[in-house]
This record gives sequence, structure tokens and C-alpha cells, in this order.
Amino acid sequence: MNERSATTLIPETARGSEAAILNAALEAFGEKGFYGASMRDVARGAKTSLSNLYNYFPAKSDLLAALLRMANDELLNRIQEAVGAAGKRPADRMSAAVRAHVRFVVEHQVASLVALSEIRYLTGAVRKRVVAARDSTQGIYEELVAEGAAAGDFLTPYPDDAARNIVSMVSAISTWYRAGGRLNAEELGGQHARYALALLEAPLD
Amino acid sequence: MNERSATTLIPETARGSEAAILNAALEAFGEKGFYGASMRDVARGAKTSLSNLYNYFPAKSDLLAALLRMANDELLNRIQEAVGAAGKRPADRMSAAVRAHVRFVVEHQVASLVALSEIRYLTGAVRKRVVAARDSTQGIYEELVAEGAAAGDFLTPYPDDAARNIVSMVSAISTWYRAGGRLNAEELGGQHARYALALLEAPLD
Amino acid sequence: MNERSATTLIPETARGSEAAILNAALEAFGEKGFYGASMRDVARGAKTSLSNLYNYFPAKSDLLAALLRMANDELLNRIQEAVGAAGKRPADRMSAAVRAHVRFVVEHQVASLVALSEIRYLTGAVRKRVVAARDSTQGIYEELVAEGAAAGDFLTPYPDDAARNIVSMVSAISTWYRAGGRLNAEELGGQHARYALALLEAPLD
Amino acid sequence: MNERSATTLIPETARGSEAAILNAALEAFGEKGFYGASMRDVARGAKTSLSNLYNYFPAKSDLLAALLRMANDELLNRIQEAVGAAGKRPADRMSAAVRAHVRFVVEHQVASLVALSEIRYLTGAVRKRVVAARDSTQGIYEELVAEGAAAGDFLTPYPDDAARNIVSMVSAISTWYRAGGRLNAEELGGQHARYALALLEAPLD
DNA sequence: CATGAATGAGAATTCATTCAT
DNA sequence: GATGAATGAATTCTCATTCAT
Repeated sequence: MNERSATTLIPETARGSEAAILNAALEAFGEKGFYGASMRDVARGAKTSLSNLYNYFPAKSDLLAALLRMANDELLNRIQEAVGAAGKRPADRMSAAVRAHVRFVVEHQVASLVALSEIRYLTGAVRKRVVAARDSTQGIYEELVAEGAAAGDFLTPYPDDAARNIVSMVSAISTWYRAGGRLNAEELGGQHARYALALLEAPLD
Repeated sequence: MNERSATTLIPETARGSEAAILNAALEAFGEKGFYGASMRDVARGAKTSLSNLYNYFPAKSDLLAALLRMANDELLNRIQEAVGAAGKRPADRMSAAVRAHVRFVVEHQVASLVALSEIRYLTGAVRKRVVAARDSTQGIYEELVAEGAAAGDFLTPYPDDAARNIVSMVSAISTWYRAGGRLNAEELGGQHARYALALLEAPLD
Repeated sequence: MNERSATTLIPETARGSEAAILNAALEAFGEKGFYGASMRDVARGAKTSLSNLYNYFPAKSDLLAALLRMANDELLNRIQEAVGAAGKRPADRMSAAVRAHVRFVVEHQVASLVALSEIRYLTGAVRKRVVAARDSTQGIYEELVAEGAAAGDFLTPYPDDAARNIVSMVSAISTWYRAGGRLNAEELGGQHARYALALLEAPLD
Repeated sequence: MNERSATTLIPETARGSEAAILNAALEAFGEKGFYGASMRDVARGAKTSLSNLYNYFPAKSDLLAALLRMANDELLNRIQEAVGAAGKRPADRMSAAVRAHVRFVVEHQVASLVALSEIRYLTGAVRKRVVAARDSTQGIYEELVAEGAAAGDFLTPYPDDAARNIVSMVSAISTWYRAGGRLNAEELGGQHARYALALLEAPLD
């Protein structure tokens, strides 16, 4: 429960109770959904008092927003890093993005699931910010697709909506993935990279 | 809101109040989510009393289950019909399935959205039945993929997980589609059929 | 469920549905208590519609009242008959009363239990009538005690409250009796008759 | 209503609100019965909010169970003390038990009434514990009867069921006792002690 | 007599949030 | 920061009862 990968979701600025609260919230929202989980559940999971939660997050939705923002930041970072480290060829860059994305979803499955399914419960300004962050992730894919299309590497007649569909596929992994399945994270990344490139009608080498 | 296509979601056996309740529930769950919508909301929408709701559906989750069952039945029927009417070539059959599926999602966007995002709030036997129904839809795709792979028409090295990814893409349409967008329903169907066949690495004619 | 002893609780004037309703109510109140049982339970048990109940009994409490009145009438009759058939000696008359009373409680255990524990849920005029009926049963015992005391057959220094205590003991049988126990109905009657006479300090012959 | 005897029902551990809630519940259940009284009634009586009730007792039945447990504990203590302080003669010990029991019923009439009539509304594990506690009180009487029978002091041919009947009599006091009646608590205790010994056929000295 | 549909009032319970300390 | 106690508003669900037919 407490062990997270080196590149953790909860940033180092979140110390002590705050980190515990965020982790507990992640777990609770993952298990029961945003509405299904109560602040009491979160407090219990964080081993602090119900009222102390409100010292850190003045509203339940702020907790969700914080979680979603962190998840997206981390995802964005990872994809950007991966793309940056990849070569110049659009297919390679796309492949790197998908592999990094899949790895994130598998490593942070709960956070990914929450991000996928609980955004709808945010409203107002908070929602806007979170949606924008999510869209910026999709934006990377759109750029990658545009690059490849411009370069003549992706032949699909529908480059405009392809990015969204790739993101849909990869995000959906969070809804069904179980550790110990037929494919491990690495293989799953390779598989989805191939699906993505095929969808984009990128000719095989 | 009350206008539904010829092939409607609410079956003819649901008369008067029951149909009104189901429609109101669909609208409410679509707008606020299963938890976010209250039985009062549904009653108000159906123009009946809160208590009368319970004469038709003894629990809120039964309402959701009824909705999901209907949506899935209709979807299943449409896909099966479309596949039946298609020719023998696997690519054509897959294409027909996707087109019918997309048309359903667009025509019953709210129901599709609810089916995609609210299943998680069902539990127990009710959940089991609904999940089984959903899986049987995916089963059709799996068969189609297997046929095409066996026939050498789909060259993807990963036929086993392709069906799931196609379903993910098409289902996700319910989360972003807005009437009056760049593509109409028909074009969207064509687009996604092509995405699907590309993903399956079906050679163009 | 439908078999009742020759001397049944439900009078012959109650035909068809009415008798079914009364029996269903008795069963329901016995099992779940007056508040715990719903009119729906009663309707279901009587195999009639909820609304039809109200053609016979305009309120739930009327159902209870009818039941209690019948139970008490039958009990009263039986005790009076038994006492009338007994000889002249106060001890014999008391003994006969107790034996008849015990027999009634055993034969109509549920009705007796309901009469003992649900009277409190009646109010107003209905309650008054039922309480008066119950008291008239106790009145018989009081007369019997007074007779015996006057005749010098009951030596207890507290004849005034003895009747109530005898009734308490016998009524309480309904709370614990189970068919097939150590003693059968007849023996239980003999036992309680002896308890009663001992309590009254009636010298053994 | 708020005045309780030195040996009170509500234990010292119950501070402030909790004691107020318990007392209010006792009053409400006594007046309207477990089903007839609502949690709102209790909250009103305890001068706290409805929701705050649930901070102390997570379910209505827990409130009832707490009440019954306390009443029985106190009763048990009192009887045990009284028996312990009595001499060795079985008749004296029985007499002491009955007197203490009667005193308790009179002093805590409402609690006794509730204990007598509302146990049936408990279910599951909670019920089991409360029933066991109640039975342990009756167990004391059974021992006392057995002692006296073995010593040849109680001549009744039915010692086995005598204890239950004595308890029935004494418990029933809660259903009819009114302060200011013909006999005061002390006299009532003496009377019932005599009834009990007579019932056991204990020869007068 | 009998029914199916409907309803208003109220029940227990939950929960996000606040406040005094 | 941290806590325990408290609360108001809402939620799901139940139920006696009524009404049109």
C-alpha cells in the first residue's frame, strides 16, 4: 500500500499527513468511487482525524482535484521525457509515448482509473483546470500525429481524431488490467504501440 | 429528450409511468452520474411521486440495471443484425459491426455513457448479469477478429486483445461526441471502421 | 397454517377473504409484531390485494383490535365454560379456569402472544374496548379468588392481587412455549393449576 | 424524569450527551415502544441533533441493546448482592431475591417494561447477547429453587419451571404498577416474596 | 368486493462540513 | 496542525392509506 515506484505520484512537497491523506484518498476513490468513498473513509485510511483532513483540503472535491492534477502532471512528464529521449522518426516518437503511457497506467492503475472515471464529478473552475491538464496530455499525441502525418509517415486519412482514439485505448487499460496477466507491462506497451502505429497506418519498416 | 429513434431503448412492454421513469433515470444518470442523481431527481423528471418510483423499481440500483440491460440488448441486436446483413468477408463484417456500434453510441449517447461509466456502481448478482451482457457484446467482436485472423485477412500479431481495444475506442465516443460536430454519425462510423481495420492490420483492397 | 382447532379464533361470520385476512394478520403480527408487519405483508399472506384489505378493515389498528377482541372472546368463553362445568369447590373451579386458560394459550399461542404484547399499540376508544375485554377475563379470576377466600379455602394474606399474578404466569406461557417440549398442554395445565393453588395457599386435600 | 436512584441505570462512563441520549431513549421507548418511537423523538428528548445520535449509537437497535444490557446488569447486580447478604436458608435467599427484583422493577419501571416487551425487536448477534444476559438472571432463580428443593425446603412437585413463573410475575409488575398505589415498593416486595414461596410450596415457619 | 396505481408523510441513516479547544 | 463533538441537509426507502375504475 505504501510502496510506490521511484517516480511517485505524491510529490515530495507533500509531507507527512498530507501524503498519507492523498494516498488514502486515492485508494478510497479507486475502490468505491468519488461518491461512494466518504471523507471518513479517507481519514481512517490516512490514520488521522476527520477534521484534520480539512486542514489540508477544504473540500472533498479539492482532494480529487489534487489527485487528478498530480496524476496528470506525472503522466505528462513521463511522456514528454520519453518522447524527448526518442529519436527523430515520428513512428519512434509515437511508440515511445505510448510505451511510457502504458507503463504509467500499469504502475498507477488506480490513479489512472480515477482520472478516467471520476473527472465528471468535478465542477466549476476546479474542473476546468483538471480538464485542461488532461487535454494537454492529449495535445502531445496530437502533435506527434501531426508531425508524422506531415512527414508522410502516417498515412491514415483521419489524422485529426486518431490521437483521441489512441488515448482512449491506452486509458482503458486501467479498467481491465490485472497484474500477472498474459502480458507484462513492457509487452503491453509494445503491443499498444503497435496498435497505435497500425491505426495511424504507419507502414512497417 | 422524449424523442427517440424508431429502434428505441425503452421496450414496448414498458408502459406509461414505467417508460417515463426509465427515461428520466437515463437523463438524470447521464447528467449527474449514478450517485450524483437522486431518486427525487428521477421522480421529478418522470413527473411522478418519489414513492411511486418504488412501485416500479424497488431499488435505485435496479433502475440502473434495467437501463443497462436495455441498452446492451439493443446494442447487441443492432450489431448482430448488421453483421448478419454484411457479406462474408471478415473486413466487411467487422466494418459493419463498427458502423452499427457507432450509430448506436451516437443515437443513444447518454445510455452509452451511462453504460460505460456507471457499471461500477452495481454489485452482487445484478452486476454479474449486466457484466455478462456487456461481455457478450465484446464476444461478437472477438469472433469477428478470430475469423479474420484465421482467414489471413487480419495480420496483426496481437489479435487476442484487439477486440477489446476496438470496443474501447467506440465506447469512448460517448464521452466526447457532440451533435453538429465535424463528422456526422455516418462519417464517424466510417472513420472508426477504418481505424478498426487498420488496427487489425487488414490490408487495404 | 390454515388448520385451526375446532374451536377456532376466527368466527364463522367471517367468510372467505375476511377470515383469510384475519389469519394472515395474526401470523404477520405474531412473527414481526404490529409495527414490524406491514399491511402488504398481511395482503400477501391473505392472497388478496393491498387495497382490498381496506374494504374489510379501514385501518391497520382495526385489524389488530379485531384480532384481540376475538382472542379474548374465545378465551373468555372457554374459561367460563370450564368454570361452569366444574364443581362447587373453589379450588376445583380455579383449577378448571387455569387448565382452560393454559389450553387456550397453547392452542392459540400466536394470538395469545399478540394479545400480550401488542395491546400497547392501540389507542383511543379502540384501546379502551380491548382493555376492558381483557380485564373482564381477569375479573373471572378475581371472582374465583374472592369466592375461595371467603370460603376459607384460599389462605393467602394477599388475595387482592393474586388473580393478576396468576394471569401473568399463564399469559407468559405464550412467550416461551414450544410444541414438543417437556410437558404437553394437558400437563402444563395441571402444573399451572397447582402453581396457582399453591400461590393462593389453598391447602392440599 | 431525570431523577434516578443512587444506583442508577446509566453507568458513570456515559458522560454528557451519551447519558442524555440513553435517558431520552428509555423514555421514548417506554412511552411509544421501540417501533413507535423515532430517532427524532430520542434526539429531541436528548436535546441534541438527530445526526449526533449516530455518533454515539450507529443504529437504533444499538440504543435499545445498550439500554437492555444496562438494565439487566443492574438487575443482576442487585439480586446477587441481595442474595449474598441474605442468610443460608433457601427461603430467605429466595425472598431476598424477589424483594430486590421487585424494588428494581418499581424503581426502574420503564426500563423493566422496555426489557420485557422490546427484546423481540432485536435480531442477530445483538439479540443473542441480550437474551443470554436475561437468561443469566433467571439462572439465579433456578439455582435458588434447586437449592431449596434439594434441601427439602421447597416441596413443589414442579421445581423445574417454578423459576420462570416467579420471574414472569415479578417482571409483569412493570406493566401495571403505578406509584401511589395500594402498596408501596417495600410491601409489594414482601407480597411477591410470599407469592413466590407459596408457589414453591415452602412450608411456613 | 376487488384491483392497480398513486401518494404524502415520515423513517433510519449518511455525510460533508464546521467549530471550539 | 490536530482533535472530538456537533450539525443541517440530503438520501434511500417504507408504509398506511386513498382513489379511480
